[in-house]
Amino acid sequence: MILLILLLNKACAIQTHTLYNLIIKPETKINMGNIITRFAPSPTGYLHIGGVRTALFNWLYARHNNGKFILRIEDTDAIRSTQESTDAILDGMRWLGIDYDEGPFLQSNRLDIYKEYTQKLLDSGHAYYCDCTPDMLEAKRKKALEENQKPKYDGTCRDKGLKQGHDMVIRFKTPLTGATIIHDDIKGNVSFQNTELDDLIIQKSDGNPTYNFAVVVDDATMGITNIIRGDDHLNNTPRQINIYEALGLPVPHFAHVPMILGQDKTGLSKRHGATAVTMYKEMGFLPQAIINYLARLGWSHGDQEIFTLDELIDKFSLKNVGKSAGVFNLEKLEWLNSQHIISTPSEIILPHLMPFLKKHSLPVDDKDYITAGIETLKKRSKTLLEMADAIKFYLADDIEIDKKAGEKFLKADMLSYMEDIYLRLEKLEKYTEKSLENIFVQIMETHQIKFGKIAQPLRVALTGTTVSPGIFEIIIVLGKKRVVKRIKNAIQYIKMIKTS
RNA sequence: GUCCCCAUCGUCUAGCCUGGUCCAGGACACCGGCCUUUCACGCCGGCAACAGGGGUUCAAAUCCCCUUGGGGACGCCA
Repeated sequence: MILLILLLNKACAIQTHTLYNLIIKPETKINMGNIITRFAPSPTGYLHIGGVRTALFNWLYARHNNGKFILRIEDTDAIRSTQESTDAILDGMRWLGIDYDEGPFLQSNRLDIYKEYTQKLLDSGHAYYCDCTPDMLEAKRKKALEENQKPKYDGTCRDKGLKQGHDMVIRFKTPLTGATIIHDDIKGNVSFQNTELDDLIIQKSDGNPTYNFAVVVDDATMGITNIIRGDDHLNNTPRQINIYEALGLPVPHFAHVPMILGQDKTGLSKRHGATAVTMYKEMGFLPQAIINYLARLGWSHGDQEIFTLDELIDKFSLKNVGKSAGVFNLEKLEWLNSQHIISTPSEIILPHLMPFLKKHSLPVDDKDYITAGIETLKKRSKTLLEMADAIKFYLADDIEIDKKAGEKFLKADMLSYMEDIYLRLEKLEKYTEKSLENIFVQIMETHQIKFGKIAQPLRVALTGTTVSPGIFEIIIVLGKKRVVKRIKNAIQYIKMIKTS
């Protein structure tokens, strides 16, 4: 029965690569372990960095155990859920490379299933109709808080035996006695007295299920074996376990990961700066750096800091997830990003850098040339944004000489050296590292100067600024044509300054 | 307020389960130095923590209790 529902749901879900997986990669299915995890965001905003970590842990756990990872969109809040948010979540996950084996399933497509399970609870006496109005409830809640009590539903309708009617909700009959114990893979055993709980609403007056009920039905019918989520859900868990038990469904494993905090140690929010993944993309972070950072925030593997995706999959374990919340630290993310930029082949960085170049309206046609430029900038860029800025001098047709740099280094006394460099380079037929080296040795000997004397002026001539990759690196990458042209321009520049 | 969770350098963490090898290790940041054609990268060194108090024990960062501090939950949001 459950299987049938699952299949029906699959069929109507907007999903193509479930089929793809079944057809193209059947061996993967056969070899799969029995672990099934899921990420279940609600589409009420952008993809939050905290959500990404939850998704990542679920994904890593599934991949590590050769299991399945499912994406489910929890859109039972008809008012706040939007298609744009769903798209943002999907885009974000695609960019990060967190792929899913099934889904995205939409809860809004599964209303019949929730109805069916609600009826089961009604039939077995585990649920009842309630006509208490939101206003009434709100007043009681307020009063309880004022009296320093825990606001709980008082069970007004629990034994009224109300029949179905308009504007009614359905509540779950929480056991009045006993305790519910969570066996959490991260927190250990956590016990709640059932008297602390109350009769929660499982179906809203608009007919939609509430979160605590829908998750249980979904996780059970989708066969989720391990629920890994933020520990802000720990308090919900005993309610959910009670529902599993009332329904006679097997209770899955739970693992509640600590939350991510801002600098001020309160929950990470917009106040702390960027929380949407897209913002990190725009700031020039590589997805693998974000994944590395998020994985290491709360999880560790000895002293290792830098991980590739494969290493993460190989080494990830719930056992090494810490219990305490962590503060988000942009500096460390930046450092990790710089490390990943260094270790990622330039050809792979190129497509990530492209949007930034286009934004600067730089010519992007000569891919090989840009890639060579990237190679020289990798060690010097913490972000792609910085790299895009630093790479300008390679790509711009006419470089602009920074005023201060020009005044300091392109002075009259440089003229003879520059002219000499110009003449020698122009004649140079074999434009190689070796031959260039020879030329500069000759120049230094002829003029009896040290390389330091001409290095900065040359740098300014070639890049317009005092900061750049190594002189020889840029001379090689720029190529003879550009180098000669820029030196010629610098000579003009010096002459102009001289006469004015 | 009630309930639940948590507690090692400023931050992320190792160590804690299975007490001694820890006057606590690594990383980011910061501060020196080296390398050097600039800036970086890299390398070397430095600063810096077991929240407090009680136990248990020959011995506690590690086990127990209390206090304090922080976080979370208490919605017809998820």
